[in-house]
Amino acid sequence: MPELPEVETVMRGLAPALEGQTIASAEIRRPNLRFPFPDNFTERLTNKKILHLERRAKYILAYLDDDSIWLSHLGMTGRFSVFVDGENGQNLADFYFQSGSTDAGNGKHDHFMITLKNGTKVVYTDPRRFGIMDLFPAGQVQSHKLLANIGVEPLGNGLNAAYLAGQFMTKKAPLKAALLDQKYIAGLGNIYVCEALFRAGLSPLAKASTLATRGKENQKGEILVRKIRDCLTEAIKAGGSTLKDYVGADGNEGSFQQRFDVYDRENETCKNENCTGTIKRIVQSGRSTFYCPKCQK
DNA sequence: CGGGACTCCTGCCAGC
DNA sequence: TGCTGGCAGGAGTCCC
Repeated sequence: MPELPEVETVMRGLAPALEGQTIASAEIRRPNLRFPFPDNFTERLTNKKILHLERRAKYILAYLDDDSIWLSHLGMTGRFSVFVDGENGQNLADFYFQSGSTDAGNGKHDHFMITLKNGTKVVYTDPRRFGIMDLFPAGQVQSHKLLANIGVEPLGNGLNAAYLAGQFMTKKAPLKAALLDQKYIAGLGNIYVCEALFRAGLSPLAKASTLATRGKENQKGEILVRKIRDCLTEAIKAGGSTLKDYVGADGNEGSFQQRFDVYDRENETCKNENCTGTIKRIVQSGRSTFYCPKCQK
């Protein structure tokens, strides 16, 4: 699921359940996800109060009252589910409806869970285990290995045409690859890069340096920045995008997937008015790119 | 050094 | 049906 809008949605769902609450106990069901869980992870979480949650790039950061940060990354298939007060699962934090408190945390891929002092359980489920958890001093948030080289937030002031021009000045890689690279812009993933490029009318195959027009007005950069922001903002408003492996309808699932212009629309007609093109799927650095060859130049 | 291929892992689906 | 290959929202690491 998780690109920026999905992680943002998860974080916003988790925040009201977690903030201000104290962790009574934590449990891991296996030694690792993508990396080993940190040493003494569960012990170090126990009795800590969660002060507030933040999203940075695709990471969720939980600030604890001992000046440490509990970091989570959902990888490809990670999700959090919140089970309030031992009763039926309340779908506060993801798009996946779970009911029946007896099953909370007992699924095949439920690898980690915490129980709060108020009885709420939060379960982390991740079939492919590409997710990440870490726990480190808050003072290291800038220097942390996973966070140190991350680029600007696309919804913040840091992203603008001049920034892109500067970063991509000498880049020969395709625009698609550059936009996916988290060291330039933090939080874009395969879906939203495809969608933003379509809206901007830019080819994913163009060299990234296309956006580095020196001396002239950076029209392409301006448009792309605006379209990136539009896509992300709309997707967050829609609760993100929910693809496969989503069960049931309870009102909290994301719906932005219904508005994809190009993603997963191979061989379908271009949605641009006045364009008779057909959406094409190509592979760039091992990942699918969907675009309209006719109106993306 | 930049850029791309490879890698981790499980599940699902199309095609035979 | 059952098997096989390809593909999936990420991103660190390795190799040229």
